[in-house]
Amino acid sequence: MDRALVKEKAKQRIKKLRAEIARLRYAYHVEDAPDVTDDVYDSLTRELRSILKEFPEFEDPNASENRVGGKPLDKFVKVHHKVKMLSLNDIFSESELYDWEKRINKLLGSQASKLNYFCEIKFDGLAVSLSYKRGEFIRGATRGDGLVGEDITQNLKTIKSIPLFLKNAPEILEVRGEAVMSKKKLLELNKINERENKPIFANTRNVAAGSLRQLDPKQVAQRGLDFLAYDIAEVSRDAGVIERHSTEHALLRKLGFEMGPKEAICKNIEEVIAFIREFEKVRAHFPFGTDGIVISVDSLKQQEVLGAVGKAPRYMSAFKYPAERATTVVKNILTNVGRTGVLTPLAIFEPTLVAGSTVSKATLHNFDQIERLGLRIGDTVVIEKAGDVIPKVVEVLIRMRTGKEKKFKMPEKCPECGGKIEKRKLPTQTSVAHYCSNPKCPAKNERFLEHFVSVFEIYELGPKILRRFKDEGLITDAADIFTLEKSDIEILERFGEKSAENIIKEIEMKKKISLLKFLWALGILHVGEETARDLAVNFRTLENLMNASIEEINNIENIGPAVSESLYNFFRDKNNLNFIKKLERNGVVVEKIERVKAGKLQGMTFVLTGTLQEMSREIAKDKIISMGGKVAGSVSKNTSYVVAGTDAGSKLTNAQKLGVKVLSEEEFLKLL
DNA sequence: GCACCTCGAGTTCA
DNA sequence: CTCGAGGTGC
Repeated sequence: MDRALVKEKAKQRIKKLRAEIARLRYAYHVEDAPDVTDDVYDSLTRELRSILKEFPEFEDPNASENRVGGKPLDKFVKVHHKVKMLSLNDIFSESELYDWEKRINKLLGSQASKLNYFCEIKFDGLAVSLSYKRGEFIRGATRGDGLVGEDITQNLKTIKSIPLFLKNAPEILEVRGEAVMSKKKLLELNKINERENKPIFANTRNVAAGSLRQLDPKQVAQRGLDFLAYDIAEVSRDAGVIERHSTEHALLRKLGFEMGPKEAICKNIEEVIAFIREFEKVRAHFPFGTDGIVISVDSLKQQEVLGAVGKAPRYMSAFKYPAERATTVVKNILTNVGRTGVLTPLAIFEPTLVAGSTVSKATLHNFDQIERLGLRIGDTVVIEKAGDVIPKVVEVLIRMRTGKEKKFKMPEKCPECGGKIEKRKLPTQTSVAHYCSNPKCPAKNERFLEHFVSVFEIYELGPKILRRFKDEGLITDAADIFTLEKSDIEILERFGEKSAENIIKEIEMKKKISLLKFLWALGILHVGEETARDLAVNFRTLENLMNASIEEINNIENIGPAVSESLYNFFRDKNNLNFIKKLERNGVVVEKIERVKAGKLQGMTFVLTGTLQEMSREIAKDKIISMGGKVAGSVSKNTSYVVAGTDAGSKLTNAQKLGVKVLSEEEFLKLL
């Protein structure tokens, strides 16, 4: 047969196979879709590959058969983002927009005259980061906490709008964007799920996020997600000079990424507002879910000048359209008791659908909040979901009142134990919150138990099981957990030998605990994870901390009078000391923070001030501690050295006043 | 003494 | 996510 004819036939067949494979992968939700079995899928790809071997000229790196290779994974691998994935500050009104502009102008000073804004649509999906090397898609990751995400490369490869190979791409490229599902796809998916009695998804974001966290890429492929690029996090020089965010957009588009269809450069806030209002008109009919407009300072140089505060950049904000709201009736207001004894009022609603899920209660935070809202039981209220998740009472519709509404009275006694209610937690100060003052309050103790096991990471013991053990008399306090025996548990109804064994094994494994977690688990007033870390790092052993004076504790950075007093008092309370002793007796081992043998800085206390050139203050602190020294927040006569970087402040003056030795950064580095 | 940020604690639904 | 409150720097 004529070679050209064979080739033409192969081409046709390849086309057909690719279409079929794509159909299986992406269109399983179409009415008459056949059952997608691995057999069918594998035989199609096998045939395709064998033809391609013969006619390699038809290879197409972006074709459907190259989009799934991955087997289901056991778990995702962590990925450190080279460039932090930021979150944005929200703006809800025009006046907040002007405030933002004012702040930017102030920070930019004379440079502010050439200020342009870039507006683009904010899609509601899952933020992901894609890494390309010489044009090849090598890795994709979720945002995670911004610093560390999860490697979901296999799943992202199944998304058609993510190019696997880029033409004329720079050496290195990291693209940020949103993985999304179209509203239409969601409808189709829900139709099928409804028929098959599977769960209905509330919104496109949930499906996009949920799908990508699936361990099996084949499942992901069937969901038909899309990717919309919006930013370049890193690009090698060979891409040319990029000075503006709008140029990044142009480059991404040129490289073949799918992008949001509406964007604009605005010369001032008025133009930004016009853009926002313009899009608001078409938002509801838009194919993808959106929750606002991202506005950034276009010039990358100006972006750098503006920098970031905390987790959010100052040069970029998200204008959020008002969240979907609903009205409902407050049937009752209950009062919860937390582990600290704080009473939190909880509004119980007539169950109502808001933004895709049925809401039946919302926290009211405290009693001042109820006053502010003017809320009474029986009132009709407007609710929304903050961040589309947490229900919140926005306002009371006074005009809906019938006169039968009842004012909510703060309970005078703890609803759980009848204990006395106080408006203070320390003898010296009053607070907005109300507290149950009974140290033996069962609700308090139960919440504490839950907190304790969760910090100890004893996952087998959930709230229900803890409660059961308590009711059965197996435990009276948290320390009793560590002396439980298999025989205690397996005789209980609905517990078997196996589950009893699992629980005991888990507890045994968690008896060794770091000082940080131990301190956190104790539930000391004002001591959470971060403060516990500061304490652990500075004192290294439980004993050191227990013997420390108020001043010694107070001297630690980020710890002030309230926290040091609370700690000092905690370790002087007989009950607390007995509890710690009991824990140790029952086998809990608190691991010391390793003392580095060098210990060159043993017994020395440093105070850092100003900006260091060689390393951040955070790193310098770690170094000092790893060498046996301490780092304090303020200068006192106990301070060995004050390390002064550039622009040192009052701490330096203080050091001179107290005659404490001051080190330049250079001298400090020599010490190490 | 105030503005700012960070932390702690309690929280919803699927 | 929200609120209150503590810590820090000016």
